[in-house]
Amino acid sequence: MFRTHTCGELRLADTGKNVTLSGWVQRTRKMGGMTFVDLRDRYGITQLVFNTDVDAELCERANKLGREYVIQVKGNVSERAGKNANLPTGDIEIIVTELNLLNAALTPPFTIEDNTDGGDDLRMKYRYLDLRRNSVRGNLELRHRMALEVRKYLDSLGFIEVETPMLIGSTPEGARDFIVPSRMNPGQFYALPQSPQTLKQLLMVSGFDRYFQIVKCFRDEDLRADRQPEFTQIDCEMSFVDQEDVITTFEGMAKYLFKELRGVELNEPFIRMPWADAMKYYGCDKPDLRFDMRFVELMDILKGYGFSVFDDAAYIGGICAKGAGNYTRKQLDQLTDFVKRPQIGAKGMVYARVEADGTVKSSVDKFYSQEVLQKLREAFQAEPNDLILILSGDDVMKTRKQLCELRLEMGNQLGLRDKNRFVCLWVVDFPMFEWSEEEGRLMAMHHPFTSPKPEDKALLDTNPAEVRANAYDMVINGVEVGGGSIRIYDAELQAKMFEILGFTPEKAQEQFGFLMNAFKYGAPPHGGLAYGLDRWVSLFAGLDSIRDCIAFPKNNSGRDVMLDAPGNVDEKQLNELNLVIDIKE
RNA sequence: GGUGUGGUAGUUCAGUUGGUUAGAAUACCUGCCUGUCACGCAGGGGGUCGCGGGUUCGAGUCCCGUCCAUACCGCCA
Repeated sequence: MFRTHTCGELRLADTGKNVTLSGWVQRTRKMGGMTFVDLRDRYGITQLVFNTDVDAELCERANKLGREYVIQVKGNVSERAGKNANLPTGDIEIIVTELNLLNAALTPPFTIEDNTDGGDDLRMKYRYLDLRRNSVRGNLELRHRMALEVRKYLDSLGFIEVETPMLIGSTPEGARDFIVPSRMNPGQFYALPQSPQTLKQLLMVSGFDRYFQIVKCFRDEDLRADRQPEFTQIDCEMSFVDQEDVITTFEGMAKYLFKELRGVELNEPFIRMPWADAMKYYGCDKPDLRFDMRFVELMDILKGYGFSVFDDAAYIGGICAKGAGNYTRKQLDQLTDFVKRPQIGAKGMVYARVEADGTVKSSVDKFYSQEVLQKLREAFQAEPNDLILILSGDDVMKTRKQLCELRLEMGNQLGLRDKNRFVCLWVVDFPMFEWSEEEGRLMAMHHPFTSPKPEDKALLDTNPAEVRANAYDMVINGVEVGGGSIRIYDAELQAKMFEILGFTPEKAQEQFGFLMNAFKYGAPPHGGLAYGLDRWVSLFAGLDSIRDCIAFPKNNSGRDVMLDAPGNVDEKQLNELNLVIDIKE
C-alpha cells in the first residue's frame, strides 16, 4: 500500500497513529542534527521530521532528497512543538521511521509555489509541473465542479446529454474550419465542428425535446486571452419553446451556478437590453454594467459654434466620470494618447470638468460660452468634481466603439470593475444581418439558422438590413458568456435566409440540404443557447485569461509549446492522404 | 495581415550619455547549524546579453532586418 492518508488530512486527533504517506518533496530544511521535509500532494502539505538522535542513517538519506523527488514514508503522527497556523495539517508532523525513494527528479525550471518565479512561456512548456501548483489545479477543480453542477441542473430539468460527431462536413459560412483529410475518400475532407449547431437541431427534429452537451468546438481564427482554437461549450437546445422559455431556463441555470460555485445569490431578474440600446448607450454589444457612465449624444448641444471638429462630425458623444475632476493635465494627456492609439483610432479627445462653484471649464472654452457648457453639464447631470470626456467622428458606430474603450478604461482607472461583483444582463433583439465589406454581401450576425422576429418578417423582402432576430446573448461584467436564438424550423424560410445571404439554391442545397430536408419531416419549433464553459470558469475564478482554466492550452500562435504541435508529418502519411505540401512564400 | 510591449545567469529582473572584468534576488552546489516552516550563517559555480547585419576606436545600450513571447486591432456565422 502506497499510502494510508493523503498529505492534507491528518489532524491533532490522529496523533499516535502509524501512517504511510506518499508525495512530492516540496522543500527540505536541514538544521544540522534534524531535517524537516514538506511532503506535498494534491490535497496539501504534511511536515516530516528526521532526527539523527533517532536514526542517523535515515536522516542522512533525507538530507539527500531534492525538490520534487517522489517519496513514500512510514512514521508516527505527532503533535508539533511549534504549530504552523498557515497549514491545515500544521498541528502535527510525522516522525519518520521508514523512507522509500520512489523516483528522483531534476530540479524544476521554476518553483512549484503559489507565487512561482516562472514566466508564462516556461510554465506552458513544462505545463505538467505548472499543474502541480495550487492555483492552476484549483482552477481545474472549479471547472470540474462547474461541469458537474451543469449536468445536475440540466438533468433535473429533463435534458439529455447526447454526443455528436467531431468529424463532420465543412461549412464555410462563419468561422474558418479546421479540416481533416479523409484517407478513404481521396481528395475529400472532414471539418471539426465550430459548434454542434445543425446536429442539435436535427436532434430536435428527432424529438429529443431537451438536449445538452458539454462539448469541444473548434475555430481556426486568431487567438486572444479569451479565445482558444479549441474551447468548450455547454450546448443546449429545447423544443416547443419561445425566447422567453429559453431565457427563463438558462437564467435559472446561471443563478444556480452562481449560488453553488460562488455562493452568490442573484435574486433580481437579469436586465434585458435591446442591442440597439447597448450600442447607443455603451458602444458595444456586451456592456459591462458594473458601472453606468452611459453615453450621452451631444450633437444638438455642441454643433454650430464654429468648432469645426464638432461641426463636421456625424456623431458627438460623451461620458461623465464621477469624481474624476481632479485629473491632472498629465492624466488627461495620457487619456488622449490612449484613445489615439491605432487600435482605438480616435483623432482626439475633448474634456470638461465641473468646478466647485458649478462652472464648467473645458479644453474648448474659446468656442463655447459658459451658457452652452452649462447645457453640457445638465445633459450629464454632472456635479462639481465630475469630468466629462467627449469623442466625435464621421462614423457613428466607429466613434461609439472608441467611446466604449474610453469608458472601460475610465472604469478601470476609477476602480469600478470589481472582480467580486457580478452584473448580468441579456442583450436581445440583435439584427439578423450585418454588412460585410470583405464579402460584399449581408452576413448572418448570429448564424443562418436564427429566426427573424415575427413583426419584422415582412422586411426580409424589402429591407433585410433592418430585420431583428430572435437572438439573445448573456453578458456578465462585459464578457459574453453565452448566446442563442430561436431557430428557423420551416424549410421555405430557411431557403429564403440562404438566398438573402447570397447562396444559390444549388449551393444551399449542397451545404445545408440535410437540414432543410429534415425540416420537411415534421420539425418542431425549437431554440437554444450555448454557454462558453472556459469563460464562465475564468469569470468565477477571477482570471484574466481562459488559458489558466484549461489544462493544456495553446499559445498566442496556436501552438502547444509542450507537445511542440502542430508539427510535420511523414512523407508516408502525406502519400496515404494524397497530400502535397507546397508552401507559398 | 497590422500596432504596442518584451527577449540579459536555471528563473525573475536591473543595467545611467555608447566606455574597465555585465550585476541583484532567487534557485543550484559545498560546509556549519537539533524545532524549522520563505529557517539561518559562510563560501562557490553559473552569461554566445534571442539571432543576423550595420554605425563606431569601442555596442547589452544606437540603426536595419529577422525569430520568439505577449496584449490588442482585423478576424471570431
